[in-house]
Amino acid sequence: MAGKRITKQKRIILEVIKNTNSHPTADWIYEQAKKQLPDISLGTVYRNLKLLASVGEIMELNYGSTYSRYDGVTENHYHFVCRNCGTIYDLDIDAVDLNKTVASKINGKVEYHRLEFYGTCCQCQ
Amino acid sequence: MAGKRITKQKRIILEVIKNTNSHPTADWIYEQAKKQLPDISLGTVYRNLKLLASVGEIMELNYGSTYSRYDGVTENHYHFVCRNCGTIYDLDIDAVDLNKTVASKINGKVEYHRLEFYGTCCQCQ
DNA sequence: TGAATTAATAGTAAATATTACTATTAACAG
DNA sequence: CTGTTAATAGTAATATTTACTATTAATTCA
Repeated sequence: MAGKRITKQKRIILEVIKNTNSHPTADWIYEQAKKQLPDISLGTVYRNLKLLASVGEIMELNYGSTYSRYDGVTENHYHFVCRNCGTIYDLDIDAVDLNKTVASKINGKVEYHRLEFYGTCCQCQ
Repeated sequence: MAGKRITKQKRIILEVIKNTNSHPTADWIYEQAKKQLPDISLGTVYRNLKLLASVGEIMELNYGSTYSRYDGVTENHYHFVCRNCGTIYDLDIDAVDLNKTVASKINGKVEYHRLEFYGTCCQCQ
């Protein structure tokens, strides 16, 4: 049964994600975790990120690039992605209320939606 | 100067994408193109997909999986992704009008946004 | 508290999607 | 038709992520 034991590795990985608002990559999380646990393995980071995402502790963001980013904030919120520097900003706007509309359109079940805005951030323009 | 010449390869790749509404992967496009041009290279498919996307002839959809899908319909529209079978459905709903709100929130420039709904399609439930 | 059990790990290899490289081919201008 | 060079085929390389396996350590329970 996976996800049963609370290991040092899992605890530190979660701590790293929860203590940043930078939407980090797996590799950045790995580098940070190594500061506390020099022998931690990248595979362990990936395994735990997947696990934590599956139980809803964190969110995986795989938008607009070849690699994933992770978000310790799991409340539904939207993002702005700068096409120049790649920075992801959190947006504090009300949730779009279209899930029911879509569900009836496609005659299926809508579980959640994702909304991203793309452009140039104030640093870059 | 790239994108200058209209090659058989480029023409066929574009034709394949425009003649389907299945949001295909690069590999599927490659397989289809091979039927007309058996010696076409996968690298050529990727190069042209990138080129066609950069001039706005097609759209690249890199959401929710480790690979990209492509869309020959470039008018802004939304998608529903089935988490079970992976099928992407086009949605015919009005555009969300939030670009200006977001632009003022982040004090940047918003060029476009993307909106995806996730759930279970009628085939799968 | 101290073994026994087995989930989780480190380290490495493999898989997958995509991009880079290079000699050759072919689109197109003159 | 011919010269120029953009684009190609084929292959190698890159990057991210997953799989594999012997070993380690978290938890159970006597």
